[in-house]
Amino acid sequence: MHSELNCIGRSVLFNNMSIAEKEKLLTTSSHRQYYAKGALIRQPNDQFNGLLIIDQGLTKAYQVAENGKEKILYVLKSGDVSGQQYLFTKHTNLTMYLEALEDTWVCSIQYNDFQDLLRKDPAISLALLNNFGNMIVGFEEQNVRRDLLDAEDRVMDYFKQQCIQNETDQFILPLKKKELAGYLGITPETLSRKMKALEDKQRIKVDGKQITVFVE
DNA sequence: CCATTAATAGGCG
DNA sequence: CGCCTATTAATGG
Repeated sequence: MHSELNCIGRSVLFNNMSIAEKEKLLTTSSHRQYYAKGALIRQPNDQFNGLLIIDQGLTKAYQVAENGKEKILYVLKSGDVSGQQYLFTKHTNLTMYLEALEDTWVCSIQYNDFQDLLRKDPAISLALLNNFGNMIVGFEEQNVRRDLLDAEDRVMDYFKQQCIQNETDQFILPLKKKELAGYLGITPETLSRKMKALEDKQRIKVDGKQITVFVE
């Protein structure tokens, strides 16, 4: 099922590399670390500062404020990469957590190795740039959603986005509704009501955590 | 089972 | 719409 080449090949960062190049990566990366659902994959001051690839599973990235509240930054799925931020900053004490939403396997690459790779391989640098670009676009979309749309449109927009990502008209909510509400910048109560409203309008169908979106 | 947490419902500013 | 509170549902040990 899992080959080590597969593991890093799954990521958009590396899927254009030659076999030989991937094999070079393999010598310096750790493979298929297992994390049970609910386990913390990364936490502040854990000394893991490498690049991380979700091989299989689902992960939430969040930060914790002084008042103890969690803010979801994004959800990482199979093939997604995390930790590039640290390429550009020495602030290793960003209070970010990565937590497995389901049983998850991750691969990682130490930074020194990755930086070596960047110097040697322009294609990787380009892929990294694109990856950053996509992340920025994602954050922008999220900001627009939060600042310009009302609550109901925010919810609907998020659902549509999920469908586009999954390339189907239905998906499973990766987060608790409480968490999703925080992510969208609304209260859980409002989310609950808006989802019901959207269901009444026949724009979505809700079955537990499974959401079906009806396209116009 | 029970206890805790999550989700929904209703009221109010 | 958010905040507060009450009730119900879901979760996990």
